[in-house]
Amino acid sequence: MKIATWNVNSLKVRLQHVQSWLMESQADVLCLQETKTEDANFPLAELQQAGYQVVFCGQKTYNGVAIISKHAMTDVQYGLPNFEDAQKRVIAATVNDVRVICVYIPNGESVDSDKYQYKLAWLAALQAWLKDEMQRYPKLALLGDYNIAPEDRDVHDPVAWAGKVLCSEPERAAFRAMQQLGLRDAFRLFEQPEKTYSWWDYRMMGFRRNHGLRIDHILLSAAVTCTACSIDKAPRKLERPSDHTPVWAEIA
DNA sequence: ATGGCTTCATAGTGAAGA
Repeated sequence: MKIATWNVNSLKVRLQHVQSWLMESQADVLCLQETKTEDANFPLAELQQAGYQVVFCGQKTYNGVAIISKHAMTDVQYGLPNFEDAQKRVIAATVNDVRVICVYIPNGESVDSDKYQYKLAWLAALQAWLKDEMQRYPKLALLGDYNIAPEDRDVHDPVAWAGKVLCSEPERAAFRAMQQLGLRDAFRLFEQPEKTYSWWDYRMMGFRRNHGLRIDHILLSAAVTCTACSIDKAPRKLERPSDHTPVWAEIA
């Protein structure tokens, strides 16, 4: 089963890119973040006509998550059960025997902002919930925009980014804490090209200069066998791209 | 240079993203 994650930065703007990528990649499951779409306006019919099932949870202007799947989805969960949050950042469903959790972890803005404190509190709640969820579902995949570059090798300029939001030690500690629950970074299970990123700044020709960060991830529990994981840069080269590009993994 | 670019929103000297 091929699973993937993509922060599309508005599903309305990127629907054609998503449909094309589903066709080309033949992904079974695609987790989306930043749909920026209220549920009433979600392009459900277009995706269903293409043969997919979809669950989604959105709001106007900001955030919003969805799971697109070739297979039936059950036990759909909306939001973190242990964290009151007006922001639509989590949706989970069981596909075959795998618990698929789609997350849009808060950005945090900067380490001295209130939004950073919200991010750390949010991560603590996610950690607590994951601990339960992993007991319930031995086969678990956590996919999404983590807004965390786990290590310096995931950052184009580690000196410039040192201590900054997305790279700060508390954020990286939260990422390691998820690994310590038994979740493995699928991307790092394989030999990968140097300087591979999943996001590039729209400004200053970030993509052309490969000024990027690897902040979109797929974490897998030990019971999930993974045979491949890669970041597909092709959609970032399209006209009017999202600033993120898809990350996918082949699992069994 | 607290910018740059893109989105949604509104008509803001905008907000938020990363």
